[in-house]
Amino acid sequence: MKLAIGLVEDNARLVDSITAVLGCFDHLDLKFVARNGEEALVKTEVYRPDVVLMDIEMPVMDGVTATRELRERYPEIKVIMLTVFDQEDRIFEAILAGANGYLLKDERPQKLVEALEEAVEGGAPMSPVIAAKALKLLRVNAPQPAPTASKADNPYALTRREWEILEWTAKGFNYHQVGTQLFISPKTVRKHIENIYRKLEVHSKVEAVALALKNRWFDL
Amino acid sequence: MKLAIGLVEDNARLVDSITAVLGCFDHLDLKFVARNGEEALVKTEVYRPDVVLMDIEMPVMDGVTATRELRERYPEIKVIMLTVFDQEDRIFEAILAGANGYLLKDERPQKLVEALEEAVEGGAPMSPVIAAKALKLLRVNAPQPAPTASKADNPYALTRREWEILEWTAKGFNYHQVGTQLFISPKTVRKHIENIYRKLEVHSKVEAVALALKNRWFDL
DNA sequence: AAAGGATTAGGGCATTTGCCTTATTGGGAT
DNA sequence: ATCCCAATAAGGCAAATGCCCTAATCCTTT
Repeated sequence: MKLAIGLVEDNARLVDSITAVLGCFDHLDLKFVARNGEEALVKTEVYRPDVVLMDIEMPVMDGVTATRELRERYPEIKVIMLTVFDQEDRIFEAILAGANGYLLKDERPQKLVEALEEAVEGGAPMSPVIAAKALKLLRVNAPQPAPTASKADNPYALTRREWEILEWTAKGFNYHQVGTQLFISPKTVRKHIENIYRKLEVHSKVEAVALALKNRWFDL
Repeated sequence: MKLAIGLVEDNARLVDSITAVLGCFDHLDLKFVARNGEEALVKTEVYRPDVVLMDIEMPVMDGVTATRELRERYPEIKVIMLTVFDQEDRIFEAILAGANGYLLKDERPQKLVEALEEAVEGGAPMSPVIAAKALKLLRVNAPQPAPTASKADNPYALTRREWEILEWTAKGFNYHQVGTQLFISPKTVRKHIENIYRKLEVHSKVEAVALALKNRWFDL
C-alpha cells in the first residue's frame, strides 16, 4: 500500500530536496506540490493524499490557516507541519489548528520518512526540540496543586468543606442555593465563605472564584 | 564525551535487553541499574548520570514520584520515561513531574539511543503514540475562541468595551473601581454588565467571570 | 483533660448588586 | 438621510453580599 503525499512549500530549493528524498522510497507517492495554502486546498480536493507536509510561512494563505481548513474538510488526512523556526506561539497555533506532527525542516531524510509512516498510523511525530516546547506549554497550562491543610500549616489552606462551598459558589449559586445543595443553613454558608476570604486573602466571590479557576484548583 | 546513563527498571528481562543495546555504543556509559524509585535516588546521588531511563510501574516508589524527586534535586539531569502502557493520565502526571521524554518500551534500539542524545541536547524525545496523546491534552486545555461580533451575528457576542468591563470585573473590581479604571461612571459600568449578562445568559458576576475563565477567553 | 480547629447557626448593618426604566450622543450601515 | 447599536449616564428598589458579632457541637491533637 503506497502512501499518497502532498507537499505544500513556497521555497523551490526545499521542494526539490524533499522531492528528491521522497523519490528514494518506493512506498511513497508524491501526488502534488502546492506553493501556498490556497493551492494546497484545491490540490488536496483533487488528489486526496494520505499525508500533507505543510510549510508554516507562506504567502496568500499560511500553513496554520490551511491546516485548519484541511482538518475541517478532511478529518482523515494527516498534516505534518514543517518549519525552520520554532516559535512557541506558532507551534501552539498549529497544534490547535489540528496538525498531526511538527518537524524542523533540517530533519534528516530518514526521520522525515518515518514521520510520514507514523502519522498515518495515528501517531504524532515531532522533532524533539518542538516536543520540548509542547511539553512546556502543557506544564504552564497545568492545574496548580491546590493548597491543602496537609501542607505545613500555611494559613492559605482550605478545609474540605470550604472547597465544597467554593465549588458550588463558582457554579453561580448564592448562599441560599449552596445551603440547599449541602443541606445546611445559608448563614453557615456565609460563615464558610468569610473564612475562605480570610484564607485566600480576597474580599469577594468574584475574586475567590477567579483565583481558584486561574490556578485550576478545580474544574467547573 | 561519553554519556553517563542510569537505568531504573524492575523487570530483569528488560534490564538485560536495554543493557545489551546500550553496550553496543561506545559513547554510552551505563553507570547503574536500579530496581525501584528509592534505589534510583540513592544511586543517582552517587553516580550523577546525564540521563536516567525511568520505568513508570515499579514497587516501593513509582517512576513518576522518583522523577519528581530527581527534578527537584538535580534539575540538570534528564529523565526519560519508559512504559508499556500509554494511559493518558500517567503521561500527564509524568510530564508535570518533569520528565524530559517519553518512550514506549518496544521502541527500536536506534530510537532509544537517539532519544538519549536528544534529551541531553535539551529536546524532548517522544514516541509518536505518546506525542499524539500529549497533543490531545494540549487541545482540551486550550483557550476557546471567544465569541466576537464578527462571527455570524450570534447574540452571544460581546463588544470590545464589554470585554474590557468583564476583564476588570474578573480582577475583582466593583462597579465604582472599574469605572475609575476606565474613566466612566459606575452607572455605565452597571449598564454594560447588565448587557453582558443578557448576552452570556447569566445572572451574576460570578457566573460571568467563571464562564469566561472556564473557556479561557482571557487570562488574569 | 485541655486546647484548638471544623462545622454548624444566628443577628445586625452598610454596601453592592441585579434588574427595571429612561435618555443623549456618536458612528457605521443601508 | 435614516436607522440601529454602542457607549454614555441616571434613578429606584429589592435582594444579595461583605463584614462585624456570638455560640454550640464535635473531633483531633497535645
